[in-house]
Amino acid sequence: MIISEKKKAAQAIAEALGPVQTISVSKYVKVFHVKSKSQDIYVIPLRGHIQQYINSPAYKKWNARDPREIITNSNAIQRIPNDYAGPYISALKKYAKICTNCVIGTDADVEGCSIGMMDALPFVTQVNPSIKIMQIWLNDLQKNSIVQAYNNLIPPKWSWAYSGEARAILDAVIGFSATREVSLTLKPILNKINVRFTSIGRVQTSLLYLLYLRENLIRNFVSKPFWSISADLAIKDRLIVATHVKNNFSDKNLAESIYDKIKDAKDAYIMSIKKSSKKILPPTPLNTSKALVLITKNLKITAKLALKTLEDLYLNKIISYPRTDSDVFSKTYDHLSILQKFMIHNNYGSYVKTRFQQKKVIPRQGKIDAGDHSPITPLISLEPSSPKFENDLQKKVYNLVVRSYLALFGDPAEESDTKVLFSINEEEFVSRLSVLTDQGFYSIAPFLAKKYDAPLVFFDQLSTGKKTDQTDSTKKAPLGSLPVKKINLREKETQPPPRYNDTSLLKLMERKNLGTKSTRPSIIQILIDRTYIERKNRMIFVMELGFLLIDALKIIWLPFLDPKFTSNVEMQLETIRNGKKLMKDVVKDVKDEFLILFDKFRKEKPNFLSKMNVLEQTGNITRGRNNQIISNKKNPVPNKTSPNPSKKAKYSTALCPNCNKNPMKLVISRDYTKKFFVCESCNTFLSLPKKGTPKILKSKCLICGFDAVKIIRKGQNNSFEYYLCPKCWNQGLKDKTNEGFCSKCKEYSIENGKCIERKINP
DNA sequence: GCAAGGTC
Repeated sequence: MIISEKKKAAQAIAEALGPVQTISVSKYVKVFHVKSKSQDIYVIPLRGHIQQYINSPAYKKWNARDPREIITNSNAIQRIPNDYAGPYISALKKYAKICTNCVIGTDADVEGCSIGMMDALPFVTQVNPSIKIMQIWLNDLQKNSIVQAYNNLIPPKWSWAYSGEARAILDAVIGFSATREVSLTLKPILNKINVRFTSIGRVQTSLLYLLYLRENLIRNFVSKPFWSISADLAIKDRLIVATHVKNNFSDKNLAESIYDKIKDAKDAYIMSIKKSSKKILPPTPLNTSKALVLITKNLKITAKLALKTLEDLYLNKIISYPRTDSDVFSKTYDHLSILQKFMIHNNYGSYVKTRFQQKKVIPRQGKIDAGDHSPITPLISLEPSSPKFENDLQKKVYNLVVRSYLALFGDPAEESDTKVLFSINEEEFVSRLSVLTDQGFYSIAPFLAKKYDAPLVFFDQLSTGKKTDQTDSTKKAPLGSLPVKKINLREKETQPPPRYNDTSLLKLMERKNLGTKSTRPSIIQILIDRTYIERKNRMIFVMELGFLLIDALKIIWLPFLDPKFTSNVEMQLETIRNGKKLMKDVVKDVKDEFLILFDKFRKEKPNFLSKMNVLEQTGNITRGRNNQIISNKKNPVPNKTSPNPSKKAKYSTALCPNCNKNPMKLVISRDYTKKFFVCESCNTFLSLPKKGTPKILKSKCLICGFDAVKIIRKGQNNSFEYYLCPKCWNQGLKDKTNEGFCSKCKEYSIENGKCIERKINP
């Protein structure tokens, strides 16, 4: 028997080893049977980890035992099968009974070894203690690689498996103990703001700390004025901008004196022209991180949706396996057959044909060979109209993947940079032009290019016409001149560092080695779900709960918050993998290290609590999902905790129909059971339907002028949405007329989210 | 009720 990490790998292994028959062992699990001359091989797929750590029964209730014991008592956690593991375990046991050899064929990485040897193998040896155990080390799933690896089986890499096991234990121990301790400490405060717990984890809390640091910089940023001087110069009907070489000026007087000196100048004398050009190599192959960055950046979607879309394309056999760290293809990778599929593609075909004509069919390679999976490539050629795409987003993601892949075979691009020095009334100005002179691979992947200036021959002619030595431009006669259209003196302000978005956050996590290719998008989502952070206009804001939590924790737990904690843990795990240390010693060391921090937290609890009490004092309110106010049920109060008051929503809700003073606020309780509009000055309420999630539309009801609202009802099988006007609806409740539903409105209807006059059917 | 890591 061969144990594989997933269905796709199981199938690939089986098909490489001989003719395959599939056996359904349950509704969802198929085993691949290879009948060769000498032996029967059964390849059993898993679904990633099939076991996980949870607290043992005695520790299940949060108040039953001291959270500290989760660190000190190794029996506080236990490994149990995941809820979906049943059929996989049955299959493992069934074939373990009839097999003489068990080959671990999970992914060739630490988690793969852990899945094979720690999650799956115990069920095998349980029913067949004498089974012989080996491992197949697969660097890719190409047929010849599999056959070669199968003929060269290795002894199981136990040290790799133990490294993964230690990771799982430490994450559970640290996460469970700290989450409980901090949550229980904050319980009175959390109750008041309708938050159930505050999660703490090796990765998420480090990430939150980094976001906190940026948030702090932004909140405390004091902008300073500075002045910049520029000149608009005319070349026929085109304008170019030259900036003063001493920009920017912090001294207003100096800037003004220079401006006064040149403001009426008529000519800018060209003193020197320097040209250079450089080649830009095609991109390197896509691994998961690069793909997520590419997709979130170009399609402006979240990391989570980007990964989900890649997974969907993979499951529909449109692209290759999307979870890989490698950006290097194996030498034998069959690029020709992929390229050939695109020869007749409407959009990519002509580019691909040119590649074949010029015999340029070798891709640019990257540097990381993680030994897991090949970089991400398309598997088939699809026109945008193909019914294989389930939605528009899949088309767009596919387009980016295909073009990025085809770009690997492209020619280098070339850009030319021109630096021109001007003299305007003896003040030096500079202008830089960057022009793309050879498109190269940008023709297939234009989204990879930076912004270039439009070509301009003017300076080329000038510099070729008068060849001069450029060593000292100030004393030379000018090469020519350009009319000055305008001299600008602009007062500007220094800007705070930018907020993170999903793209820059993924890059940050990669740089700091936080999370893995597969977990990064979900870690971001966890911080959002915990109402530690929120996403608005694709930017990340740290909310009050997250901000204060880190603000209070940083005094006590800096060693844990710093990403160095994770890197240190990973270094220790590495010593297990390379056999320098035993798992039990590393687990003990890290537990001891964390126990010191845990006890420090206990000692400093009063300080921590008093810092967190601010949360209550600044308003017993926190900002929740969709930027709605999550409030204390009894007493909704205005939101005083907006992280950036200057960033007010452009759209405001209708004024209170009772007092006409304030816009109404939509309030949704944390558990989504209470939803209503409230006026914060006169306490007027407008109720909303009990079921479904309300969303304010950017359109007013044409009958009463109140905001139209969409109600989204999500069910297991049938999701639907409908529209209503809260004011009309409440009136309808009062009068028992059942009015207020937009679908029943005779005069108007909602089209594309807007209340418009109803179209009359002829 | 909790983590992070796999995978459908």
